[in-house]
Amino acid sequence: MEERKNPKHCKDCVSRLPMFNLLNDEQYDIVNQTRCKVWFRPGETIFKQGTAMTHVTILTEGLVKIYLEGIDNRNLILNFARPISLIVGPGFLTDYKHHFTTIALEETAACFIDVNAISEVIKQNKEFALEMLKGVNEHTQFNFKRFVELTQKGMHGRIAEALLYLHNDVFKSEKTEVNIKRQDLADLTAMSKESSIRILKELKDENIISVEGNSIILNDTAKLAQISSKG
Amino acid sequence: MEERKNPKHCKDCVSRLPMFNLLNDEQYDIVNQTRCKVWFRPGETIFKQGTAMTHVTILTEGLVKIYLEGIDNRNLILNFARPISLIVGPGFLTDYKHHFTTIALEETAACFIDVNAISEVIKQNKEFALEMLKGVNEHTQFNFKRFVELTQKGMHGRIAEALLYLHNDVFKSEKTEVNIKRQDLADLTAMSKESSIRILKELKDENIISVEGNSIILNDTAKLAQISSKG
DNA sequence: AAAATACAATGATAAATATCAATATATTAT
DNA sequence: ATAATATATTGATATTTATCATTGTATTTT
Repeated sequence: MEERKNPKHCKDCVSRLPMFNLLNDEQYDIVNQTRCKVWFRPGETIFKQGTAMTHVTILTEGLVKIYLEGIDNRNLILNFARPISLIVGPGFLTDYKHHFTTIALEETAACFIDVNAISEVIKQNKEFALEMLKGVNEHTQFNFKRFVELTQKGMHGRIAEALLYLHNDVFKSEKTEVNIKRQDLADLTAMSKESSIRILKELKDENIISVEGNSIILNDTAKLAQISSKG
Repeated sequence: MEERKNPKHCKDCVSRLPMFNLLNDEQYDIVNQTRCKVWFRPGETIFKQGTAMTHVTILTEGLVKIYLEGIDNRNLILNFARPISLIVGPGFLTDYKHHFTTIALEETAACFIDVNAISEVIKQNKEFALEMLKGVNEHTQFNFKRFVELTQKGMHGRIAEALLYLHNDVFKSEKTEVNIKRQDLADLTAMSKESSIRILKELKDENIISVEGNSIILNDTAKLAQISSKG
């Protein structure tokens, strides 16, 4: 694992979020005082739904899965997050509990900042407050889109959409290759694992994708987009 | 229709939200300058998804339906709102568009406040800003709950849950009576109209509910709660 | 009141999706 | 490497849910 130097101060951190540039020195100090950075191995839980939300999380390295723990041990994946992302759930300013679980899928680094420090900075800095609200609203837009997809599209459309999401927003490489476990694909598309496997097989049989282990290659993203919109 | 006097100033309005008590006189003036109050008849659209979000809406009288316009003319009802509610969609501070449609179900009054006035007040008043963010987070919690329900529960559970929601949060009377069109019940539970009718019939046959026209009487809320959790 | 329109209900059927069981394949730990 | 464990795949089947067509019942408009 690549060794990253833990910077003396948030102000100098190469992994800081654009919105943190809005802070002045004093506000940076408030944030910096309580911050701590932790590395997680793949599969490790960063925080779990139901526990107290004492910190907000900034993902600085790696890849995480964010999901709702639902009924009968079924999960619903809200999204995957890549650096650099601020992870603040809806427990902030309300019940101060985590409303979703976050686990690392790759070697992942996260910085934790005390929620009180964040509240204080929001109070001191109007622009930061607006950015915070803006971020939450962007998430809500994303969730609305998924709300419609998961309740109104058939399985083919949902899988196609999920593959494009993974390609465009999560793996983002020139190679049209995404990497996901079948159960995770099922939890992302609100279907059974077996169904997700079957849809993948159909897409493979039509040469729209190729499958090699956990790696899925999108051969025809245009066709996938079509399946997603019609399917 | 009952005549309501349009107060000279928001500050004196009997229908103002608790969070507006945080404002000082100057901030009240900012809000008051642009406000305008409009009455809507049942069925009228208050604002429509996709249009520019120039104002935030405060529901002061009546009942509204808030829904996502989805695929192939299918709708997904997010929630019903009763006075006094602040309606600010996720377009605020982002693309300034409406991301859902709101229509009146009863005679409804709404006050409109310019988004720029709200932004200004948020900047000037920390506590107001925090309340705003808190409100959005509460909505997100509600949406997460529904996300799981709609994707993980069967039709019986979803209908039972919807009836309890209508009773507890929307109609709130001592009488366990709720009033909803079958298509709306379907749009609220993400199923076809025919399926919603069939589930209602089953519940009626088991005497868990009684049906008289659009009026549904919940005879056994305990049983509904049980169906909702297990169903 | 009659006509027009919207909404509700029902049955028959088809389509979508989940479940269960079994086997295969990969991955990790010893 | 071998065993143990986790994940993937497949087939058969049952369940869930939607669609279509039709009829009934309200509600509104003329």
